[in-house]
Amino acid sequence: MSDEPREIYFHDSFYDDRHSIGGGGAGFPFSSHNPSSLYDHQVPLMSSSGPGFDPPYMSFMECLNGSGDFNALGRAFGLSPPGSSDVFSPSAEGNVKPLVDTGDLGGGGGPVPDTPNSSISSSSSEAGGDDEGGKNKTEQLPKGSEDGGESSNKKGNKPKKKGEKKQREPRFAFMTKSEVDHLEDGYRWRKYGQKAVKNSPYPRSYYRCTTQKCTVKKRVERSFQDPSIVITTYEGQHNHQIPPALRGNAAGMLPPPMLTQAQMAAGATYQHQLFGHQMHALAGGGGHGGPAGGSFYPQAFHQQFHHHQIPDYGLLQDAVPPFILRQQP
DNA sequence: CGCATTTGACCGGCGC
DNA sequence: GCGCCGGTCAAATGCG
Repeated sequence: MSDEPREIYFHDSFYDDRHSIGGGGAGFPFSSHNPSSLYDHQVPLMSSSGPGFDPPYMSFMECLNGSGDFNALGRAFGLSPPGSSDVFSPSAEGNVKPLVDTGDLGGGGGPVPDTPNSSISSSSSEAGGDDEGGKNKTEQLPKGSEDGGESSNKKGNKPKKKGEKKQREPRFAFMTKSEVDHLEDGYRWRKYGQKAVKNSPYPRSYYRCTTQKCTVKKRVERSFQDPSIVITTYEGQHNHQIPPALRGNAAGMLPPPMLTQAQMAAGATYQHQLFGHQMHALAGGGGHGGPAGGSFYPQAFHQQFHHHQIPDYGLLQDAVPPFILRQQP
């Protein structure tokens, strides 16, 4: 896009998402590839005391419950009002910056100290429909299949194009200090692409949930400003539970499947509060109303932060709240 | 043998 | 209208 390096910005805001977000969700616990190591260092993201947190790890839901009212939180972010969601204003802490506008996520505009690189969310195409629909180019040239009919498939396939742009699923990003790029979150992912990121020496990897019919995707990249930080962006909602095989690990910490948007919003807040400087996640909008049965996707993360502190990064993205894992030693 | 990753190319949107 | 860039596909390859 543009030329200048922008930090993370999201261009889409939450509103888009609202429609899609549903209510329930599967959670995303995180662990890293090496469970042991990660867990060891899991960090207490919460240094603070938030409205109710004491335990070091908890599920998003629990957090919510503990605090009791997400609405409040949501409001803090300005999320609640369905109609209005636009941006969130950071709540009090101020640590997080509104992603939306700014660009500042990271650092603020100009100065962006921190993450200029990542443009996590791109504005472009995006998901287009994410998933298959999006582009579907299906076979590209090799096949040469072009033939007439196909051509439509290649590009024409996409339903959108005309009136509507691609609708994008709610996205949520967060930064994690970790040695591993791909944090284990309990779900199985298949890498389907990797691209060099402009202004960053580190590539961005694209993953898709391997569960059938689940269209959740995630992008993982490192901040070039601080290589120890991994920026993970989730897009979409899981419509299934975490695979049993993985449950042993991460699943233990799985959060209950349903979250409301409000909760999600709250989650963001929590994270915000909890992590304070260490992590920032921005959520966007949260959808408001989605089908109840749907699941939102969760985010969790964990990281090895032992020593470092994350600078004030702002994170971006629209939508979903993060989960904090609960883990027991 | 099956599955996941790698990698090059294409598509489509956006900015200029 | 052109070029840039993000995102995705799919064949090839590697690994368990």
